[in-house]
Amino acid sequence: MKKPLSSPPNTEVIQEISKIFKIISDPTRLSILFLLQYKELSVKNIAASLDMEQSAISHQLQTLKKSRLVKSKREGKSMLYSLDDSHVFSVLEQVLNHIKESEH
Amino acid sequence: MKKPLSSPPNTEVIQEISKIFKIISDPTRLSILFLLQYKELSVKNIAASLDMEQSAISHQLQTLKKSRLVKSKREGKSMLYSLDDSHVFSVLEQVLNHIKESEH
DNA sequence: TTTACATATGAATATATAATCATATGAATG
DNA sequence: CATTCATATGATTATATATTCATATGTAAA
Repeated sequence: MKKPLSSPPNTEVIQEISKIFKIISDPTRLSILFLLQYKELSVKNIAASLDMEQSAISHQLQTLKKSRLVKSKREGKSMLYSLDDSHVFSVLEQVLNHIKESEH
Repeated sequence: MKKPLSSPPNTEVIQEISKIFKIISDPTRLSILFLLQYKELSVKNIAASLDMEQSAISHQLQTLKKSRLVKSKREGKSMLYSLDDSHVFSVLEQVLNHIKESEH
């Protein structure tokens, strides 16, 4: 048994939570986050891994960057992206467990 | 230190996770879930609490029901909705902690 | 300093979906 | 059984956003 959350969040908190979920509710962004779990990768590398266009990946990386979920550093001609917020993965773990538990 | 997830999820799992996040990334749906955390409520009651139209709430409740996040039972003229999946709240807790931790 | 390579970005397009409106369905009550 | 109350639902509208296209920016190498 889990104890319930202390009190219903107000509108602003609801909006914040919504934003976080919205960011990681897109399959492309979610895939990028999983790819970056172990090592930093270039835009080209990510695009190749997901079999998507460079531009699409770059756009999504900007979205993730704005949300502080990834960070980037230049290496020669490439930009290397890496996770900026590993805590997000504890959330993802919860959801994975949730999926497992619902497979009965 | 958390140990990483065992392996990158495949496309189908990514899609599943995305769907879950998408469901709870809408402010209205999220608010409904929080409202239902302690007690079951009628559609009218929820609509009044959120100051929204009955129809909008009803539509969102159907979405939540499809996703097995809420269940309903009839009581007279009313329909009482309640949480069907309390496990989702462990995910929400994680996100709340996440927000708290990022307020430094 | 051209040229090639890697990435970023603005505009346009396509698609998804939240809310609204009008109305249907269903239950209780006179 | 007509009326009222509560909810559901299909269609429409409005809006958000993911992707694509064309092109700009930035870096290294010939």
